[in-house]
Amino acid sequence: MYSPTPLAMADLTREKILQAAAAEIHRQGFQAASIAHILASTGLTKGALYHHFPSKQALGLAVVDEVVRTGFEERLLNPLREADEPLDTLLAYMDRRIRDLSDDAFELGCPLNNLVQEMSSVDDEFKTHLDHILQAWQAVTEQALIKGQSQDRIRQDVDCEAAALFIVSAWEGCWGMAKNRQSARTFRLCMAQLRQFVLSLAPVMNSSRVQPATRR
Amino acid sequence: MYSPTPLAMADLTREKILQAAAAEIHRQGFQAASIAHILASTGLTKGALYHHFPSKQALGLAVVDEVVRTGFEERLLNPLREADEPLDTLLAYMDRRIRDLSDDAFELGCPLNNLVQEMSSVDDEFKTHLDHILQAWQAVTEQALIKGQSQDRIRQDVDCEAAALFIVSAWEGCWGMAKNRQSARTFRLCMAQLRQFVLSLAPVMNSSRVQPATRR
DNA sequence: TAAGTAACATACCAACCGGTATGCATGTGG
DNA sequence: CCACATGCATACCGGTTGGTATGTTACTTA
Repeated sequence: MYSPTPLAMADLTREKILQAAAAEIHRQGFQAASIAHILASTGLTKGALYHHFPSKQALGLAVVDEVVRTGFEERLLNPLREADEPLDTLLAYMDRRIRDLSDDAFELGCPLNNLVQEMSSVDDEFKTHLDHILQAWQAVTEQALIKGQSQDRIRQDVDCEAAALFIVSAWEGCWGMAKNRQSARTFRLCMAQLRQFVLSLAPVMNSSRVQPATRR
Repeated sequence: MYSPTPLAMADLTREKILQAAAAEIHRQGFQAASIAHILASTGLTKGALYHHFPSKQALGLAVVDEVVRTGFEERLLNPLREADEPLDTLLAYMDRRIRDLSDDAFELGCPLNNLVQEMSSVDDEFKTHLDHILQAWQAVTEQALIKGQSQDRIRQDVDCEAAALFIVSAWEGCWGMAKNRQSARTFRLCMAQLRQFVLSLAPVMNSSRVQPATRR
């Protein structure tokens, strides 16, 4: 009768499960996430879920790879990779986050950070998949800093690997604190300091060389 | 016969439950922590547990208040409060953590950070109790910075509240990243950058005034 | 058109969960 | 010495968990 190709239909229900699972995991964490809840919110049943995913863990990993990771790639990583002046792109993105995110955005915290804290010491597969995202984030940030060095916007003595690692870590730290306080003001204050840190990597303009700066 | 005062005995079993619960929660998180596991590791039974604690949540809150919080107070907060030069005390403590912590210390992550990420959006009581620790940590750090200002070791234009907030946030962020990588090297690299941030709050020695520095 | 498979729904399962009600010692105050 | 409370142990409970086995329907392919 209707049949917009049943193959496309199947992919659609898979996507529905994936999104519902992502939402439930975001709210409850992975371990506390209930398959029954996920199915109830979609109107589907266990037959559908276990047809598309072999286990709860596989579903969780699919959420990590296809929802969390994809979101990061689209919003931050790809723009940073393609940018001519990635340093500006990074700072601009931080500004947007500082400006746009409201209180309720921090009620549930950063999906990536939540999963990292919960799962990385509990399940090795999760740890690996999550680490791929963090590694990509860190690598892209490091490349942005290195490109910044070649453009004389970042001091040559800056350890770009360590700085990128710190930026990612502190960023997630800001999310965590804002989540506990459930306040956008906390996030803004915190991220503004991180922005300041990034700016402190720039060469000193006016006088001659000052400070040995970043470690070693 | 023996009876080293049964009242003291009762407090001892309470403490045993508390410590076992803290360990289990540290490994599995609070929600995934199994009361059966906790009791098995102590050799006690449910009768004992529910005699001393009315519920699992109450047990968790007791762990937060009497184990996690106490540990923080003793190791970091009290020394910082009593220090004449709190800035040096803070930096020295960071150095010790950078030096002494080994890989296996990051297998389970920071107990405080773990609970914050897991519980603050799930249970309001937890959020409040955890926030008390974070607030105390931030306040002590802020006071250290303010005292540093009065000693001309911190620039006058530094926003000590924001800086303290960021230090705490980034600190936990370093823990989180090190937990995911399960590597002390990650923690060292990351904390060294945070240390650098703290140092960047110091007045510029050689030349005249440089940079507007910290926000607003 | 017959056989087969993809895409689900339904019913069921053992295991585990936190919590409770009861039993039973061991002191302890009157 | 007795009533009573403290400090546990034992047994049990309903509810929920992830997972599975068995339909049933619709569509594809030969």
